[in-house]
Parts: sequence; structure tokens; C-alpha cells
Amino acid sequence: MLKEIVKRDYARSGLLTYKAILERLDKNDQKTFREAARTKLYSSGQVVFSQGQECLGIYLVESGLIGLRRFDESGTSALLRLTQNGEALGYRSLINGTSHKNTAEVLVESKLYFINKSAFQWLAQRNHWLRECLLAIVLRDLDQSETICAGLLTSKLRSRFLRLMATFSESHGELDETAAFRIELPIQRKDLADLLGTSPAALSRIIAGLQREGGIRFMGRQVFVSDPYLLTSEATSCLGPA
Amino acid sequence: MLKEIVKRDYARSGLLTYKAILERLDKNDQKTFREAARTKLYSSGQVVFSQGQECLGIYLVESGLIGLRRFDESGTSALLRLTQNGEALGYRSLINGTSHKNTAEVLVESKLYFINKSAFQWLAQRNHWLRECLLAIVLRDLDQSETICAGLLTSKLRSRFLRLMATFSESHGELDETAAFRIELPIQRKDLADLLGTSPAALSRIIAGLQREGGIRFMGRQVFVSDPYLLTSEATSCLGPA
DNA sequence: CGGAGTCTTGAGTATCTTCAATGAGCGTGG
DNA sequence: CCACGCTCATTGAAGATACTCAAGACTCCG
Repeated sequence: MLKEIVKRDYARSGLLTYKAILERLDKNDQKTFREAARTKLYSSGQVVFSQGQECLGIYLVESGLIGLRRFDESGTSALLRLTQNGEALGYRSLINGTSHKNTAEVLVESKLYFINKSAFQWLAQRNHWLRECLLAIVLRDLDQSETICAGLLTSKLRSRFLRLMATFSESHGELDETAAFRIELPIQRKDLADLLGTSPAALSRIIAGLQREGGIRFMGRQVFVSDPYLLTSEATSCLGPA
Repeated sequence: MLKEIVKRDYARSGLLTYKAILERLDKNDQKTFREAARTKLYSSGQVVFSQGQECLGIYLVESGLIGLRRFDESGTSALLRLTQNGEALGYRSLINGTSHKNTAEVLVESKLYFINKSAFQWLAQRNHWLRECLLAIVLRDLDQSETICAGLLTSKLRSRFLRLMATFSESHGELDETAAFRIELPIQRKDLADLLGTSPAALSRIIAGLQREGGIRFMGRQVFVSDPYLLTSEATSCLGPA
């Protein structure tokens, strides 16, 4: 009974891990899945796949952090999304048969499972849950993308940065011994800037300004938030599932 | 044979019209569908559904133009997407059972079909094509949203505006008798500005600047492009299916 | 200690915003 | 038919915001 609830929760939350999939497959498919899935380890800076490449299969992020980057014709690029544990990469191109629209670059050393296209399609065809889960992921990604889009359309850099911090506080934050919030930023300034569509310089100024006003302190990749209102005041989070 | 190809094309292009659906349903379901679908006419300015409202069903846009707008806490809003003939509205909340994330407002007098939630779910459960079509739409919307997002992250207002014009030229453009391109903008400046995340004032200046440089002329909602390179130079389109 | 990469700061400039005023277009009613 | 009010569009000016380039500081690592 409990197990059933947990399983349902996978579908609802869209957590698509190796283990979650295995649990939901019947015995025959489990074998197929186990044989098809390959672990791959990537170190920071590596590229999983590139924009324009043909889609060979789907990647499941088991640990680490992957950034989806898009380049435009002029060569400039933007970080569209961060992908972490329980999320899938490259599913889009897999479903509609197009080439990859973004470049997936490893921001933090990551462990991925790779399942080749035909094997995954075979499994998805046979397993209702897998299809549902995929759909849930697409919907969540769409919602996230629209939320970011809305933020970009309406908010200033400062607000967007604070929202981004709020997001990180969910996945990379913890309560300090001094009852202040401590966030460990997983990425460097340059990538933060790319995520916000700005330059490291502008970001630095925003940070300096926030610090001057108080309530938040930055030390390298450590962020100490003594005034949690700062993060909650400027809207809800804008990245990732939870 | 030809019919088969045409049908397939619906699935591929994601065109989800009343007629397209009807063609793909078997006789029993056709009856269900016909009984469930209701035509609704909306005049410009009306609201189809509002952000936060519970999802009652799905809307198919048969003609006209609907804008999806998102408000943030501070009350400012942005136009995230335009929806026209052959596209669906409210499918997202229908699938995952959440409330509407955006407000759908009618920009141009529109004819919609409304199919209530349970009827549509019943049909989707029984019809493979419908599910596939829905998935294709979500994927297309996600891609579109990410493209806009990337544009917002990297490009200046001027480029984004030209890209928007390129988009409109696809759906609302035609070759002039003078061999120049003529585009009929379906929406007013305020909405264009909301779509680009700027103010009508800034947009006006961009337009004035472009006109001064030549190659393009604006007269109210009419746009005459004598130098097509203007539209193609600054990247590909960023809105809508075709 | 040196060096590369990263982060911050400074100065000048370009872009965009805001508020307010003017102008163009349109339907209404005298 | 024209004056009136209305909405929409453009323009002006001042100020805020963010960009670029470049120089300086910090950190990590050899």
C-alpha cells in the first residue's frame, strides 16, 4: 500500500531515476532495461551532447548537475535549464525524432545512465507508467521554461537573481547552526550569469548591492541568508522541480 | 493513401482542429466528441480562462488569436505565447490536474471549441493518435518557449522584435504586388510590447529606428518589408508552429 | 613563488524605463 | 458635417539599469 503510494509519487513528481524505472517494469522488461542502460561518468566541463547532434538515446541524471545551453547564430549562448538527479536529458529529441536543440554540458561531476533510442522506445511502448512519467516531465519543463520566460519579460536582474537563490535554497540549502540559511551554490559566477542572461560583472554588482543592504552574505560559493524574507519576497522559485 | 499521409501530417504538425480530431476517431467516439464539443465565440478582449482557475476542459482554437498571459505577484504581466488556428488551450492543466497557470485572453475575435475535461480524457484514453498529438503539441510549445527564453537571455530588443516580425510574416504575411513583403500585424503595440517584455514607448523607438535605416516601413498594423534580409538575418522565428 | 582562471571593481557608454505631453484615428452625437 | 471624447501610437527628456572593456584582486594549484 505504502509502496503503491510511493510509486505513484514517482509518476506525479516526474522523478525518473534508474531505480524508479526498474521498479515499474515487469520482469521481462527489467532485463531489457538493465541490458540497455549504461552508466557513464562525466567530469565537470564535459559535453554530453551538442546542439544539432542526432539524438541517440535518453540520459537519466543520477547525480551531479547538467546545464542545458543554447547557442544562437551569433555564437552567444544562454543556460536555459539545470538538470539534476531524477531528471531526464534528451527525451525531447527522442520523442519527435529531431536533433538536439540544446547542448548538455556537465557543470558538476555527474553520473548518468544512457539508454539507447530503440530500447527506450520499446520500453515506453510497453509501459504505460513510463509514458506518463515522460509526459509529466515535459509538462514540468514547459512550466518551468514559461516561468523563467515570464520572469525575463517582467523582472529586473535583481529580482531574478533572488528567485534563482530561492531555487537553489530548495535543492542546495540547509539550516545553519546560527539558524541562518546556508546555500552552497553548485556553479560558478559565469554560469550564474548565463542563467540570468547577464554578464559576471553585472552579477557581481548585484551581489555587492545586496550585501550592502544586508540580510545576505556571499563568500565564494557559500551564501548565508539571515533574512529569509529576501528570498521569499521576490516571488516563487523559477527553476527545477523541488 | 493520400488521406493517410494527410492524417499523419496532422500528428506530425500537431494541428489539433475539430475536423482533424473527428477524422481520427472511430464512429462511437465521433458521437461522444460531437456531443461534448461546444462552439464558443469570443470577441476581442474577453478572457477564456484565468490564471489560478480550475481547469474545466480543453479549448481548440478554430480561428482568431488568443494570447496567454502570465501575471506575477506584483501585478505586472507578460504575454508568453500566441495561440491560433489548430492549437490547443488549457491542455496542460487538463493533463496534470492543476489549475491554469496562465490567463487566456482573446486578442482577435475567435471561435473556439470547448470539450469538457472528462469527455476529453475519455477520448484521449481510447485514441492513440490524440495522445500522440497532444504530446507533440507540448513538445512544440516547450521548444518555442525555450527559444523565446534563449532570445530573451541573449538578444537585444531590436533583434527580438525583428524575429517576432519574421514569425508574423509566416502566419500573417503575403507577397505584395510590388514584390515587397506585406505583414498584417494581428495585435496592437501594447501587446507587441508585452510579448517582447518592454514598453510601447521603447517599441515605438525601435520601429522608428528601423524605418530610418530603411528596408522596412510601418503604417499602423501594416508592415512593408522591402529588404527581406532584415527578417532572416536576425535568426529564425521564435513563435508558433508555422 | 608564479600562473591561470575566477571574481570584483571602475569608468564610460548604450539601452531601456518612466512619466508626461502631443498627435493620429475612429466612432458618437449634436 | 464637424466637434468631441476616446483609445492607441509616437515623441521628448530625465534617470535608472545593464553592458563593455579593462584593470586589479583573489584563489586554487602546481
